[in-house]
Amino acid sequence: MAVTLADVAARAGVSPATVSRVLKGNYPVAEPTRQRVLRAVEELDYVLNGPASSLAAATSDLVGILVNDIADPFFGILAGAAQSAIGTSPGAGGARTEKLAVVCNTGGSPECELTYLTLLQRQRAAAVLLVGGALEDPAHQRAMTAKLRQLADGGTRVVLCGRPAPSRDDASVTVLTFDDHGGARELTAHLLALGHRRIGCVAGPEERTVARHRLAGHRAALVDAGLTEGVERMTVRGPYDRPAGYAGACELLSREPELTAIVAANDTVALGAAAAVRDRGLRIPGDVSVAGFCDLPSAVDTVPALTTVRLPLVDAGARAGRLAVGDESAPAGPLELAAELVVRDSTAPPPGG
Amino acid sequence: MAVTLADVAARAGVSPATVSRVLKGNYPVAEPTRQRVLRAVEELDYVLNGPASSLAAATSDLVGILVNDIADPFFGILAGAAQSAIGTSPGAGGARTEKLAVVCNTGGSPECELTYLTLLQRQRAAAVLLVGGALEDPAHQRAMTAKLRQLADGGTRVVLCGRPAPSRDDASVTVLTFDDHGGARELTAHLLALGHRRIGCVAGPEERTVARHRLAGHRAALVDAGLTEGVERMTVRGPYDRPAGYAGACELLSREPELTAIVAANDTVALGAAAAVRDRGLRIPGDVSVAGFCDLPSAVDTVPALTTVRLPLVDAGARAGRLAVGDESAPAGPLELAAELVVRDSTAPPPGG
DNA sequence: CTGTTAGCGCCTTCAG
DNA sequence: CTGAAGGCGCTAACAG
Repeated sequence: MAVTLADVAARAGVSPATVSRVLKGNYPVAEPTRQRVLRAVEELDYVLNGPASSLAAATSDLVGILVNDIADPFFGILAGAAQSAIGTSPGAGGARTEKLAVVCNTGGSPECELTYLTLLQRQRAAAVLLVGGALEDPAHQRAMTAKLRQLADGGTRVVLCGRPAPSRDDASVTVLTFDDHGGARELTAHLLALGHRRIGCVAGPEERTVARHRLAGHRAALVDAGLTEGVERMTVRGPYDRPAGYAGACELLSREPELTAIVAANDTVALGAAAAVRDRGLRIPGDVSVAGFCDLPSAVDTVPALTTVRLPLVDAGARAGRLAVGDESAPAGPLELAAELVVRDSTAPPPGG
Repeated sequence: MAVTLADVAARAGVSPATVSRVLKGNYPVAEPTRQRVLRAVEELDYVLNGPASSLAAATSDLVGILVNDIADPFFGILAGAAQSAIGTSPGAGGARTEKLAVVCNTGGSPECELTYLTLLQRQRAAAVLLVGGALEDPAHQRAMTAKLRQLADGGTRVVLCGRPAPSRDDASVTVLTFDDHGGARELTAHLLALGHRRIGCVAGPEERTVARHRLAGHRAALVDAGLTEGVERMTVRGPYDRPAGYAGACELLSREPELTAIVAANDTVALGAAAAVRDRGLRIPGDVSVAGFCDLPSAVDTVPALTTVRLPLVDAGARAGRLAVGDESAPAGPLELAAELVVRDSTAPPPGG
């Protein structure tokens, strides 16, 4: 059924070893021989047997990219950038490496995350890229630490993007994070500067790193301004989706009708919150300011255009991809990418401010 | 370095074959033996060597999902649904199949598409799922037909979701499509029923199946209404993104200032078009109606909420996933999923209509 | 139910 | 620069 290396060798009148060498391209072969082999490959429609190759070489060209939610553009953009950085990788020696960059959707589930890592480990993946926040459950973190170490010991490169290492001082993984704390702090500071004093927060899931960092940044700004009263009351939690934003804003508005601003866990949540605000007959930003986080492409298209914090997603993804294939050498320590406040039309001074 | 099946066998005091059998679970093994083996696996932290396994068995558990743009929620939703349908697959005999469902981002590039297929073919993938429209270039279609046949001949299941088969009567691939034509036709009919007579269209890329079908549906509705004049002039083309919608709407509005409605290639394009309309000082839907296609989750959050055509993305993805792993038997012929008109607030009768 | 025996297709020293 | 040979780790018949 399948044509093998040996068939090609026979056809080209050379040994299997020679065919292997021209295919890999990492070993000198006389040009005429090369041509002959290539032609034979053409004629026979030969395709390398990956499993056999990986078995013999004890490595594979698979690179796994794990994301929490593939339907969320945040992850899509990051993963897309990483994937194309990996695909266009020039390779170590100039020879194009045909890496198979694939993305795996964990749905944010820890079990799923571990399962995918094991599957990737089975395949002897060349690298694994974990994108986005992690669950802060001790048991899971322990399991992750162990698994990542196993992976690293097995020779697969591990890079984390947008999440901290599950355990300190683990030199085997390279880490790339966003300054979620700083970004959130700056955003809330902006609102405070406009004159807001009652700022609600629709935060993300309690047990997730990213959500915690953003909320902490928000609160740090509040503390900076001496506002410590009612903070807990003006915070609600929920998943990173639109309904959470809607429900969260409703809850906040009923708990605290005097609210003049709402910061959301991300742009999508902000959209939901904005809808809730509008449905209560309040204007944005006239009555209530609303702000997001991430600066997804759609943020500029909301009405009014969303004030948010821009995260360098494309840059981060590309960089993570390059780190994964070794095109870029790992930094000494964790690398933190800056977040930038983007003020648009959804925030303004409070009514009567 | 790596612990192998033989190590586990030695530890458990059984033969390698037995270990293999308990791991695969598809062969009777005495319970006590089973336990012993499982314990040895635990103790040794053994993980199966995928390449070796695939080589020996001549199959792998890899399932590739190819998408045109991973940052586009249309593909994200579809891919996510497929992936979870594959992951939760109960397997043929009740034993859980640990399929590794991965998504590959082609960026819409034909070369990339072919490259990924070859890579997947190398891995002897169990199935390949092609999601979204295809390029209608004869050379590429020929290449795809050949490649897909190779894949199918090699034993990998091929399913197309949202795209027609590259060549007719190819029984080796199973096809699942959306009724883009019917949906577009219904949408334009809705606009016509409201009284619109000058309807612009910001269509998708000319050479893509989906774009062609939607445009054809739109025009069919126009013909139904006896409106054939100026159709070409009221059509512009562009990629499936927001800037294309913005630019397209600007162009249409300057070509034909009397336009009272715009239908877009998809929801994202519609967002851009809406922004352009607003930026010209026109109101939606008061002066110009705007409609999208797909009904992405965000469509309901635009202001005004977008009239669009709903495509059953989750259902389609899940079904495609099940077809890919063989949980659902392939239909006799191509399966076409219905599209449903969703009327919201972005369409209304034309001014003075 | 369990052990034995051959490969699966390729890569990689080692000679020539 | 090219060929020969051994083995990567696992599975799949066969026996028993």
